[in-house]
Parts: sequence; structure tokens; C-alpha cells
Amino acid sequence: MVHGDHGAALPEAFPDKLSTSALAQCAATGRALTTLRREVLAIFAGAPRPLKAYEIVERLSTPSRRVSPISVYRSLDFLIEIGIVHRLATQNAFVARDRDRAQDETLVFMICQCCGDVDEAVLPGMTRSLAATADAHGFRSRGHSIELQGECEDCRSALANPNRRG
Amino acid sequence: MVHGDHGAALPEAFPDKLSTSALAQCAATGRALTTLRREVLAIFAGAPRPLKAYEIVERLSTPSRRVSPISVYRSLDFLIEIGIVHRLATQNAFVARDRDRAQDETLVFMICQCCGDVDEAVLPGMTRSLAATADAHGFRSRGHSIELQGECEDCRSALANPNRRG
DNA sequence: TTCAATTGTGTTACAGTATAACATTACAAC
DNA sequence: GTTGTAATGTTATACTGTAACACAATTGAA
Ligand SMILES: [Zn+2]
Ligand SMILES: [Zn+2]
Ligand SMILES: [Zn+2]
Ligand SMILES: [Zn+2]
Repeated sequence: MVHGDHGAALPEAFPDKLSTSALAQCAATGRALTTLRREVLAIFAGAPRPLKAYEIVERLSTPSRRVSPISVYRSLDFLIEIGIVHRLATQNAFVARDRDRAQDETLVFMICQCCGDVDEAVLPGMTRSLAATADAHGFRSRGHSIELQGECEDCRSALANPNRRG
Repeated sequence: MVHGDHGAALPEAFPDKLSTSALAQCAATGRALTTLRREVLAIFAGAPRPLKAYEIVERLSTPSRRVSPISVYRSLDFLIEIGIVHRLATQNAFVARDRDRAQDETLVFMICQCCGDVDEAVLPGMTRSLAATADAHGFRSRGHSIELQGECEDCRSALANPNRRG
């Protein structure tokens, strides 16, 4: 983070939507939204930015309860499987999003190198475009990771105008 | 790798093209293609598949010469900067490609989960499409990572037809 | 020539990320 | 109750990447 902590984000009505999505997915797939998994999800709900696995470990651990990294990774894997959490491969970090993923939605993550914020987008044409490309190469695609690095709007205006009142 | 080691790849005339590209980039940017960097590049030249950083460490090390991970990472960073090597974020691995990258070419990597092979493609529309998306979100993109996971053609036909002569 | 300044490497140690292997619990089905 | 499955606990370890500082080589002045 190069300059101040502008760029707050949306920690509000987040939890409910996430949990709702998660429960729906669990019901659909016959798996359980256990305590641990809910706890992990709750941490995401309150987090405006991507979380590192070991941050989650820390936040879940107390003097009387040491949560192990592998437990967290297992919960993350689960939440990724049901489509609630996404791994940001370029950051070794994770975000929770509750888009009602219509089968093939191609998510693009835009990651601000300055403040760490992550925004996401769905490119309508992208899914077809990627599928066509894969096809042309005889490749059967089963998943993808699309991440942009750069600067978010807030950070750009902050850089252009470091102190608000000249 | 689930089944046999089909899917050989192109280790042939590779080295020269890579080195040529690298030298050109160095000349253009006033940096040096040192011995270590050339050695790393040479390992890529002979490798049909992505390399892990510590694989390179091993291959460069001998009883009398222990190359340290950080030296390898530094060389990798350099080769990435000049555009010869790409990091596959989802694999923690690296590939060398010598595409004469016209400024904005948007590379898409297709990574076979079965044999580990990596193919690449350039989507003509992609660069504009991503730029438009970023714009719409006020995001200034400075780099990206686009990776597909799936199965390559060879692996699919091998799976469909495990033993070649029924 | 000697003196920076820059670039690249060596060396050591360490931080950060992720998983293996096996024991244990919880719960449902038979 | 026993069996099977899903999930978690526990311990240890493997894998990935970097910090910090010393050293060497190059270049371009003073
Ligand atoms: Zn910022
Ligand atoms: Zn920002
Ligand atoms: Zn295969
Ligand atoms: Zn394959």
C-alpha cells in the first residue's frame, strides 16, 4: 500500500447473502455447512479485502483454541468447490463473492496493487471466446483464473491529487 | 499425471529463438544476459513443460556449485521483466515463450491437469475486451494472468481410448 | 587512476504457503 | 451395534519465496 487507506469497501449486508448462497449450494450438493465452514465464511463476510489463509488461521484462533492451517485450507477448498470463495492465484489470497453464478459466468478479478481492493466483473463474451480458443487448440477447459493487476479508481485519483485540498 | 507420458513437446529449435529474443530485449533495455540468466534460459529451452523454481535450482546445482533459490528467483524475475518467461500463478511454475509480443498481446495459457503440458493462445479481441471492462470499473490495468485448467487433446484421446489397439 | 554509482551475484537465514499421514469424532444407514 | 462416510484434529513437514547484507564487476566521471 503506497499511500493512505482510502478505498473502504462493502462489509455490510454481505454476510446474509453469502450464507444464503452457501446454504443453497450445500442443499443442492448434499454437503454440510459446518461450524468451521461457517466461521470461515463469517470472516470473509466482515472483510473488505482478500484474506490470506494464515490471516484466517489467526482470526479463528484463541488462546484456548488453536485452529490449524490445514483445517482452514480444507474449509477454503470446500467453499471454493461450492463456488462461494475464489482463490486469487496471483496473490495467494482468497475472496468470497456470492454472484449467482449462471453455469458459465467468467469472472474477472481486478486487483489493486496499491490498496489491495478487489473488484470483479463478468464479461459476457468472454466465456464463448475462451471456449472457442480452447476448442481451436483441442483443449477441454474445466476451470480458469483471470486476474488483472493495476490501480483502482480511488487510488488513481489519490495519486493524481495526493492532498485533497491542494 | 493420471496416465502415461504421452504428449511430448517441442524441445528442438527452441533454444535459439529464446536466446535471440532475450538478447534483443536486453539490447533494447540496456541490461545484460549474464551467465546465470543464460543458464536458466537454457534449462527452459530443454524443458517441454513448466518448471518449478526449485527444479531449476536442482538442475543448476552440482556438488561443487550450490545455486541458491534466491539467485534463481532473481533470474526468473529478470526473464519475466523482459517478457521471455511467464509465471503460471495457478501452478507456481514458469514457462518460457518467445512470442514477439506486440505490445498488448493478451496471452492465455491452457494448462493440462493431466500431463502438465501448457499451450498458449492469443485472443485478438481479448485485449480490447479486458481494457473495456477495466475502464468500466475505473480500473487501470498494468498486467494480467489468464490461465485455463483442463485437459489437452492428447490426454483426452488417451482417456477415451486407453490402449491404442483395443 | 581512483572514486563513486549501478548492476548483478553469493551467502545465510528466514518468512510465508500448503499438504501428508494418521488419529479421532459425528452421524446416518443398515 | 456395527459399518461407512464426512469432517475435523494433531503433528509434522514439504514447498515457495524473500530479507539483509556482503562481495564482485562494470561504467563513467573527477
Ligand atoms: Zn491506494
Ligand atoms: Zn486501490
Ligand atoms: Zn495425460
Ligand atoms: Zn495432457
